[in-house]
Amino acid sequence: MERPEETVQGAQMRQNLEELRALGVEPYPRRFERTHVAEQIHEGFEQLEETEAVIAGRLTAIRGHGKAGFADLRDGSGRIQVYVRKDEIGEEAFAAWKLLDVGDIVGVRGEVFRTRAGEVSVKAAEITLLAKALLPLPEKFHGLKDKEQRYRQRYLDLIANEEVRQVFAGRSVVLSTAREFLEKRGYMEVETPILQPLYGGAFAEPFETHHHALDLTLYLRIADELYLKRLIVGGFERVFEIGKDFRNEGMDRTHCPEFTQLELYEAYADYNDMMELTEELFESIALRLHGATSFEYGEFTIDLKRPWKRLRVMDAVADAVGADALKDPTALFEAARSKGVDIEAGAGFGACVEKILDQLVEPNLMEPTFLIDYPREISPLAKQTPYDPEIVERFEVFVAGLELGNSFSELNDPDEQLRRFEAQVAKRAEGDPEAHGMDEDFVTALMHGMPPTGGLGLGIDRMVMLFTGAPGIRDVILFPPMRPDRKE
RNA sequence: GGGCCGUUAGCUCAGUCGGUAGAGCACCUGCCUUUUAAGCAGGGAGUCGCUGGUUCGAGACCAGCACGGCCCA
Repeated sequence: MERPEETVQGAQMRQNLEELRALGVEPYPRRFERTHVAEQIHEGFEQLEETEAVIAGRLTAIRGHGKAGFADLRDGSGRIQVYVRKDEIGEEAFAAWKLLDVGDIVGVRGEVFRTRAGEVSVKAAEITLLAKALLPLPEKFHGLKDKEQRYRQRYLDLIANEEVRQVFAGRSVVLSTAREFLEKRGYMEVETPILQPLYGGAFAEPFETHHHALDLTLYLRIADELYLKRLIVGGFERVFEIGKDFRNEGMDRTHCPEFTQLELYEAYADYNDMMELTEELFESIALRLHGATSFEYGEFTIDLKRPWKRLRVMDAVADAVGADALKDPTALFEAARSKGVDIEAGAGFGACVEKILDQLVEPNLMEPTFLIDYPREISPLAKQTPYDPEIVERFEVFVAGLELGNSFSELNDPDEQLRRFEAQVAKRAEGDPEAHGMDEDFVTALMHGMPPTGGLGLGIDRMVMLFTGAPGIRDVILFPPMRPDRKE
């Protein structure tokens, strides 16, 4: 990264700063009172024409014209043109205007009018420098394309690429719509610990840290689940939390070690209720963002109109590798291998199912689909189905091939929960680093009685990808994690 | 972790067979009082990611490293 003094253009901009100071211009003044934003002037032009407006924003283009000039000024609402005439603002002010650069933040007071070419503009009577820029902006036509620089200097990405602003505006809509939707249904927003002495609620390796005062190893949460269910025990019947979870794993198009999850729990409900809630929530967001339940994602047209497809996991697996393969783990393993599933030797039944889903089933789930009823073995927090104790009431939800959420009828039998934890602990002892740990205190909570409960976790980042058409998770996270820049 | 690709002016990108660095935008100078990717004329701007190697000569070829991207695990 060049320092301003090291580039010709940066040096020029700094020189302009010094010359402005010499003219008595303060380049970094304090506050500025504006009367309008760009959008208001465009929308209210009929009423505002020939009246005075005060606007402020960044100069994104300057078109000099001898003793006059035009500039594009961009504020948070949009863009508006500024027209400057030497005979209107005077000799001195015009000299100062000539020293402004693209990128500077300015305030402009002047009359609203329409140019000969028909563009709504503000004719400057007074221009106030509000912040002098000392580095040039990316090129106006092609924008900023270098992915590395876009992520490292997201502010430049936001200035240069309008569609990036739209993605993050969409993210905000997803969050606010979800909050509003849940609050209307009587849900209460809560906050549970991010630093946890035990981590659980998902299969993942955690980030580990140390608290000096307590001399205690703590883990950044991998899920909110076990604390939220304690709140259901405590008598809050509908709770949700939106927050960051952390999983110590690699990054790819759909994974980021630090990601945002919405988790919610509802007493006296089950996973069927959670499916309906999911459908309704997604519909609300789609209507808010796109005005319809259907919209484009990449080359696909997605329609979120409910009801969504429901597909039993074991049916999907039978479909993928043949029904005969379901009779025992060995047969399933062989069948998976023969279909080209990458799977390690010695994988059990549950692990085989997971790999088959992962590689043969899920990537093809383009239309909204609930994959339902998972093997108990790979779902230690979910309640068994009435029809088969080896199968639990659980679903994962997929749209456009994206895994967006996970839900159970929550296991509330403390003895069964203890047995499930013990089975997980055995797996961890066998060397599975992602197996669930024992949480005695959580079992104690269940012993005090947790009502039947439906729970749901939704990956906010992936939902934002879906709703905004963003190709990757890094494109919906403002500052994705990066290695430090060590270029020399 | 593996494979492939990328890194050249502030930005977007060319750079042929290894022969001494290019364009557009941006910037500077001049002209220009309704332009809008303003225009016209002229100009300046580079540690070609880093380190080493091959060569008379490397942006280009080779090796290593750094950072990033895509795909796979």
